[in-house]
Amino acid sequence: MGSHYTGDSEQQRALDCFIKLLRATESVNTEVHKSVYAEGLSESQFGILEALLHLGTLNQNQIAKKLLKSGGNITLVIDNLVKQGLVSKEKRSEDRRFYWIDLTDKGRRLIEHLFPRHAENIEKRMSVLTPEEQMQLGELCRKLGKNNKQ
Amino acid sequence: MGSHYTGDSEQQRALDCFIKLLRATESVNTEVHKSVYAEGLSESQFGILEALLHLGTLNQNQIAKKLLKSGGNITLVIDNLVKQGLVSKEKRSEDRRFYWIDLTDKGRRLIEHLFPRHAENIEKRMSVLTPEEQMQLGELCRKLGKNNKQ
DNA sequence: ATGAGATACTTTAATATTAAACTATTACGC
DNA sequence: GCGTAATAGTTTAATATTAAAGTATCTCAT
Repeated sequence: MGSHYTGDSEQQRALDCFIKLLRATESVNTEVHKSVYAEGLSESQFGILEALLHLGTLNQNQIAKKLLKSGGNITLVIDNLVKQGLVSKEKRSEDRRFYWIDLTDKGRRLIEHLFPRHAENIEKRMSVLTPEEQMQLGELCRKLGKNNKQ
Repeated sequence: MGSHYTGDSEQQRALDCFIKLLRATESVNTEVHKSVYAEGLSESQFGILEALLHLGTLNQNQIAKKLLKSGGNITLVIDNLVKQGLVSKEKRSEDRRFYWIDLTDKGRRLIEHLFPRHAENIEKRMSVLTPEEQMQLGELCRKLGKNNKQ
């Protein structure tokens, strides 16, 4: 009876875990993107080029959903990529609400050069963990990301 | 012989794990801060108020190191907090290079009200994982954050 | 004491990010 | 067909973020 454990220790464990998750993610993410920054690309710009490389032509709405960003944000990042001549942006006759975004030759060369290095960086950085630990971490993140509560 | 496994599968596991880590962290972090946004505070502003609550008076350099942000960033966020009357910023006679930052009464009331709710949010959100899973995740993140390689 | 270098902070220019209000185009129920 | 909804994208205002260059102050070796 009466042993309803409103424990601070439960909360403390959650806070600990949360802060470690934030810090580790920030650290890994920053390091992994170093070769991207070195090419004068921002993380967002790289994300869009990568999506276009792997998925082909996309409209801005599709890109926004894929990268979990707002529409206004995509408008701006795309326009900066257009200025750098890395992507093209054009309306077609079908549905005049859409802009279709695609890699230019220059953009394709850049992302085809960068992506393999990026993947190697991730592999190298994640190899601090054993393969088993990586599987474990992936599974915990999958479960955490789903948010069954609420 | 020759079974040096340069496997794509190793890389694929690392990429999978990495992307799940990013997504889960982003999801948890955004949700957890909802009550902060609802009070009209940004995440950065909240972070500074929280540091001041738990550590007392700090100078901007200490805050920058604590939150892993650039000095220029702290200057701006602090100035916005000053405008809102939530923190004070003053030079003292000792070493005139430092600005000392502290909570105002208004700031203290706000963060003392907000922090417990924030901690509850984290506890609730993290409880998607069992206590054992939280310990595991914390440990994996600790290991990952250290970056033994390189 | 003084001058070189370290330390704390600011400013600027660029990019990112969102919410909210806006324009343009299409879809659809009647 | 027409008016209302929905959809795609833009713009604006606010905040965040960094690197790099700049200012002010202090430290310390000579």
